[in-house]
Amino acid sequence: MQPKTRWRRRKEARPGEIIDAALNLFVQHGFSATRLDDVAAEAGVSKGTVYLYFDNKESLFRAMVQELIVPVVAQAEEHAAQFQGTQTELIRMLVHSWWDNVGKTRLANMPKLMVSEAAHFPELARYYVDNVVKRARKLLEDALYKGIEQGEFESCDVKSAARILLSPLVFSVIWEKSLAPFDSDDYDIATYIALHLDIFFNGISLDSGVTEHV
Amino acid sequence: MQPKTRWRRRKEARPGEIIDAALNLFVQHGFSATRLDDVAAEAGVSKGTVYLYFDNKESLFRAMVQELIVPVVAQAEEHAAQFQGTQTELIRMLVHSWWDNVGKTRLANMPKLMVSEAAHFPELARYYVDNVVKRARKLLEDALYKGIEQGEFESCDVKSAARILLSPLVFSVIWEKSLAPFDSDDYDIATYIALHLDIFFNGISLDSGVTEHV
DNA sequence: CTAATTAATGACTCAATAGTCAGTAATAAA
DNA sequence: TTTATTACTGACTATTGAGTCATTAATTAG
Repeated sequence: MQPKTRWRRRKEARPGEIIDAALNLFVQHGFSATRLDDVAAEAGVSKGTVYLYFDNKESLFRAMVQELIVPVVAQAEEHAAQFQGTQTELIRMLVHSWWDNVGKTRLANMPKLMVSEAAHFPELARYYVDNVVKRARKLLEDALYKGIEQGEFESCDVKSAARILLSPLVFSVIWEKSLAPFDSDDYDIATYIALHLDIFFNGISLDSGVTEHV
Repeated sequence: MQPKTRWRRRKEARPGEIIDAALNLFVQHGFSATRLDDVAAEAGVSKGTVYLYFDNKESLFRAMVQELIVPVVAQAEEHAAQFQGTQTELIRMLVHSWWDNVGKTRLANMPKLMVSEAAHFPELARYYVDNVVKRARKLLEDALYKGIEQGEFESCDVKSAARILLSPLVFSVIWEKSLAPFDSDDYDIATYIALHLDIFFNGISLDSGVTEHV
């Protein structure tokens, strides 16, 4: 069962394994507090090997972000494009699938990590905003526009409304991964999200009178 | 005009000046990326002087947090206690005064800083949650309870509702201090807050039907 | 089986910075 | 004016961790 060799040559598998190790440690300790020696150890290689596949610590960080999040956004866009139903139902579907694919997984750590590190990695921050945030917002904005056209929602400032819809979701994962462990009052996130959606849809339903902010 | 002396003895003023310098640099670069030499320089003293008044870098960080935020929370509590008017008006007042005293000032940097550093400073995180977050939530929860009793709002899960009310506000300052500089779509925060309050109050008004989450 | 290639290693260098402390100069006391 | 006190300095130490590279060993080619 013991391998005869001290190590194997596994050119194909290494980058993925290193990225995976990096994700675990970067989300746990942040960028600067993560030692590359530890990333290497977690990936089962030496530090030299990390430098064989990535130029430096920052480039590993970037690779990790790109690798992990873009597929999720793309999948959400496909789901939305194929969706049959009212815009209210579409938004509920997007929120719940975001929760299943991001909120409940280790990807839930990304928003806090990006917020914390944005100032140190401007190029990466721009990439994240363009490829994740803007695309996510656009899905919601499009649904809100259509919903207004189709008479599901009161006319209102759609760009603000999309942010209002998104904020409590993103904030909840940031909170969970930062201060929640120190908060003795716990709460049920499923109830929180359900109530948020109910208040929001009630708030923008046609009889609501939120027209002053068009 | 030139002072004859190379430096002055100013035992009373130093700690405050050092805390002030620390705030400017910690919020700009984060905790670990801030050099104590730079804090000292910004405060107009040498590094040795910083260690005369604070045990170490962490203790300076804690002093800064305590010094700056607790007074703001205490003031909000007083305002709320003295308030005459409906609970809807009270909540609107609290939100707007939070915006004036936190959102528009350099204190707006605190949420992002705490979220980023919480994992490295568990004791400080607990202090912040207990002395800032819980007290802020309590103000809103109390207003919502009273509003329900007095028939202003539909009965609902008050703890979740208070978080839903707070999230978009806190998130907006975190966003502004992190990724917003990389986001070309800008938006007007005043419009966003006004719309949030309108949607929220419409959403929980008596005719809304959000009763299922009691 | 032997030689050539290259994936992988880990001891090393180098830079950055938290924290120390012996010495200095401003102030107060005698 | 002289002496005692102490706020303040800044050069120093100790540590940490990013990035390098000469060497080693797994694999492939001949």
